[in-house]
Amino acid sequence: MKFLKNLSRRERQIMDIVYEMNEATVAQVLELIPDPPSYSTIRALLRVLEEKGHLIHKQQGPRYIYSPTIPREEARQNALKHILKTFFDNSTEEVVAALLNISEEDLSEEEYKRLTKLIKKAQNEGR
Amino acid sequence: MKFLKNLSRRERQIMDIVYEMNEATVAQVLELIPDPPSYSTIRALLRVLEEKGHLIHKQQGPRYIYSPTIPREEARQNALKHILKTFFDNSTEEVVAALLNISEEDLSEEEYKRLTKLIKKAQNEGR
DNA sequence: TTTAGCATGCTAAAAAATTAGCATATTTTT
DNA sequence: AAAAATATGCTAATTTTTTAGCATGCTAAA
Repeated sequence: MKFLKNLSRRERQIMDIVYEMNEATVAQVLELIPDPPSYSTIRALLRVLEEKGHLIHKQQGPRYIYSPTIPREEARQNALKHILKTFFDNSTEEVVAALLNISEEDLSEEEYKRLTKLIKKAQNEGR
Repeated sequence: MKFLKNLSRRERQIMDIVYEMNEATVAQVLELIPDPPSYSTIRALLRVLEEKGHLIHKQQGPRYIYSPTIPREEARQNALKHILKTFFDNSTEEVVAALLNISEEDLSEEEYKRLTKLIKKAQNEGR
């Protein structure tokens, strides 16, 4: 499903916001989008994204609430796979290394333990 | 540096290819790009990307070889940060979990060990 | 219940991206 | 050395994206 990959710049910005929020109204998107255009514009883009099948909306009171049609879980897997391939030569190890590098400052002892546990668990289950 | 984020669809596809290959010629991009347009088109896009400062080229024999101006290391960090924020609520742990999930099949005992070692190392160094 | 505040529907113009083609130079092959 | 193949330089047209504005309906407050 090479779905999210054919988005235009604005469409991508909006999808990112919706995924980050899980769901979002026009006003919320407007608030979070970089170099925000007009309210009208956001609405138009959301409409297009819905037409293309990336979003659906439900009505809540007077306004629309948009959410992704592809579940977050699936989208995040795809995103991960994509950068694995593009930037990390499909090396899980390198990603973990980069990850530890990014968060170095804010990882607690607790979190290290949980990470180790995660790996051990996968190791045992995984065969 | 919100640089890679303002790329258009085709520009993004091309940058992905160049990052994956580390460097690429017009022909290589043409070969790897999805729904490939004409040779001319690829050249035009590469030219634009160079104008915008995303790529540089050197000449090798008769042809140009393009490579990213932003080093891979830096680009991959940014990419990771971005999906961390967008899809994983900035949780390192969740990314690792998803990662283990993706690769489950193909991870060897060796690799699990190396992963554990990586974490232990960060834990000790990390302060 | 009238008014003000938001919301959406729809339409159309402006800007940006995408595309291809012709002219020309340089290698490489014959 | 001539011909064929492969490159790039430039230019221009088409298509897509991005943008805003006007009309209209619903909610809530005065």
